[in-house]
Amino acid sequence: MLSGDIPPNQTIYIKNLNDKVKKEELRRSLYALFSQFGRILDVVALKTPRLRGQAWIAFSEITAASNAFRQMQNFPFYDKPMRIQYAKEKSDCVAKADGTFDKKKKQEDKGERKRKAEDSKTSAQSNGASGPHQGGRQAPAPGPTGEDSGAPPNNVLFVENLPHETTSMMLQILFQQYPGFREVRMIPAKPGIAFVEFTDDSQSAVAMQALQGFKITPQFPMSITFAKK
DNA sequence: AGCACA
Repeated sequence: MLSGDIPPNQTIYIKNLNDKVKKEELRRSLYALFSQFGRILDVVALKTPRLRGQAWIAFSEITAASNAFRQMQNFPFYDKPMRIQYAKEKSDCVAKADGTFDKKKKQEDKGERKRKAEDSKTSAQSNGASGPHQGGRQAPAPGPTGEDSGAPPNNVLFVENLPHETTSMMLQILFQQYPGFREVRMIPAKPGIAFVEFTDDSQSAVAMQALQGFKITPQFPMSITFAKK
């Protein structure tokens, strides 16, 4: 492979990330974008001088990691193409799952690192106990007819039940994966909702279908309908 | 460019 000789790993390493994005937003956006490939065990992103602009995403399956590796290579993310490789080491979260986690060894490694000031900002996330879980697309319960409620097709989608910290960039990253994407509009005075415009109604319908119930955070499955005219 | 998880 052209990947630089790093063997496949269930964790991918991403570099060339836009380091102006705040850590929490970055983690959420990565989570949102990558959970389409499989279950994500953890997203690690630090803002220390050595580690800014990089992130690790640990999947529960290697196949998920390799699909993500191939499909998202050079994906434009906050205006910069992502550079994806496999991680060199096994993530702690998978070692813990393995039972191969060796705390001692970690301590030694730490000791050898330069005693430099590490960032003391919020390193934990506001989600659950240990990293994001169960996000991504959940099978939307289809209605009895398999159709969505009420509103007639429209090239504009109405998205609700979003976590308040959702940004239009996060939604753009999600929706621009689908053909015909035009723009996201949010209203600052009305957090939790957004309008997403596509070129035509069939394209908006595809995106709606694909992202219905998508969770940017575990507590908030997004609900998508056609916007009223 | 840069491979961590405290």
